[in-house]
This record gives sequence, C-alpha cells and structure tokens, in this order.
Amino acid sequence: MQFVLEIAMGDPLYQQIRDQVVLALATGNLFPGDGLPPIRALAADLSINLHTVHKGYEMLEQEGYIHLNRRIGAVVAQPRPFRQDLGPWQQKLRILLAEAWTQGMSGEDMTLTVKDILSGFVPVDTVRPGAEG
Amino acid sequence: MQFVLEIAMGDPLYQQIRDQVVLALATGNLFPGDGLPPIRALAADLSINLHTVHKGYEMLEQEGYIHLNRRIGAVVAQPRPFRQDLGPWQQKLRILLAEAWTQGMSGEDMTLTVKDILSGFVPVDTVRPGAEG
DNA sequence: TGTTTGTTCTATAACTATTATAACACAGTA
DNA sequence: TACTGTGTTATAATAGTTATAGAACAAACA
Repeated sequence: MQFVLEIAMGDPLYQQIRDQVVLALATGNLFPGDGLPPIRALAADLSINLHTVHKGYEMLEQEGYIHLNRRIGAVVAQPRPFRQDLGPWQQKLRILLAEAWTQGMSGEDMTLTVKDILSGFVPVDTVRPGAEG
Repeated sequence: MQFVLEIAMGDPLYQQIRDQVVLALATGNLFPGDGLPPIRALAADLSINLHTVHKGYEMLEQEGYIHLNRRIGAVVAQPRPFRQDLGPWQQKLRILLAEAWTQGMSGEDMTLTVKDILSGFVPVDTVRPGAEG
C-alpha cells in the first residue's frame, strides 16, 4: 500500500501512519493477511526514523489492527468482534460536527458528506479479491 | 455555562475548554453576546492554571468564536459567514468514520448517530431566547 | 554464515503542556 | 486618588511528547 504523509499538518507522524492504515482498511486498499512494508523500508521511503514507524505499527497492534512478527513483519489482522468504548468516539464525533455546525454548515450537508464517505468503504471481514480460499 | 473537563482523557486542557465552548454553541447552551467566565475564575473553578484557560480562550478568539476584551472579558462573537478549509475537517471525519467502520459499526448506525447528534444542535445565528430585541 | 525482520536500549534535541509568580494596561467605581 | 476586575505579557521551571540517531539483540530462514 501507499503511504502519503502530510508533514505540514499538526498530527504526529506515527499517528498519520496509523490513520493511513485504518483508512486503507476501510476503503479496501488493505485486507486481512496483507503485509505492511518493513519498518526500515517504510522509514527510508518516507525519509523518517525507524522508531517513528515502529511507534505507528505498535499503535496499530495495540488496537488489534495488525500483528507484528519478528520474522514475517507486519501483517493485517483478521477483524475481531471486539469493539472498544463507543463513548470517546461519539464525543469526538460530536465535537467535529459541532465545529462544522458553528461554521455554518447545514446538517443536510453533513449527512451527505458522511454518506459520501461511507460509500467509499467496503466490508472488512473479507479477504483480498482474487485471493484463493 | 458549565465546564466539565475530563482530565483522564488525553486531550490538552486548553483544547478541552475550547471544545466545550464550541459544543455549547452548537447545542444552544451559549449564545452570541454571552460572557464566558473570567480567566482567573474559571482557572480557580477547574483547579488549573490561569494560562491554560487563557490559551483556550486565545484559541477560541483565533477561530473567531469569541472576542476578548481587557475590560469586559470574553464574549461570544456573532457568527460570521467565514468558513475555513473544509479539507482538514473532511479528512478528520473520514478517519473517525473509518475507525468505527473497522470496528464493525454499520454505516446505518453511523448515520443514525450523526442524526442523533445533529438533533441536539440549534441554529447559531440567533440570540439568547428571552433576550430583548 | 549472512540476511531480514521486529525489539530493546540509551541518548539527545526540540517542542508542548502545565504550573508558578509577577507585573503591566485599561477602564470603571468608590 | 485608590481600588478592583478584566485581559496581557514576561520569565522561569518541570514534565512529558515527538522525532532523531546509533547500536545491539533475537528469531527464522537461505
């Protein structure tokens, strides 16, 4: 998969790596069983430090998105039916919507935007199209 | 208005203050013309430092939400038809939705959650109910 | 033996968040 | 005049985070 880091933005690099993987998972650019680039390779590719990439991968493992294997590298995990507290997520969503709302965006525009985003998502409990099995 | 800071969460205190104000604006707990608590009073109330509150207020002023006046304190600004780049906002929304999606939440549940949140919002280009003309 | 992978350790520099203390500037009130 | 209440500015200290750097370790495979 391709990583694009927006260095200008305020988010930490390791967070951006993590976000890119989550996004790739939702949009079907990454499937369970797929391998992520080796830490050193990605670091070189992005011209950042090995440890920064490692931190991003560690975060992803902590959240259950990938498995890290000393031998075979980082592999996208099978989606599990665990789901963490919805509370913090809902609060984040509330604040994000409130920001747009106070800037004058209509609720209709927001739901349309949400639908538009969702239309780009694909089921995650599946395997890469074209794979055997 | 009432401020509730969730200290346990990872967000900086000044960011939480800012978020609370934005949320209060969207939900009709705060109206243009309303005054925010004096910096020192709020700091004492929250048992945090004066500068932390100040930073939150500064952020709100930078974003056009409030005016800061040496004499009369912090006052909620009239909503202006400026709106900053939607790009970063959309990207944040994309990532937030992707998180829920990869955790198994359905798109239907998401749009319902959004609608539920939006149903608690009120028009912002108005004045406090019961105020004179 | 050498290569490739993640892992751990130590160190450093820069930046951020928070606290602390003090003083300043302004405008109203006593 | 003096006092009060407001935001503002300056300086400093402490703790934590972010990113970098270099080195070494561990496991598995060719």
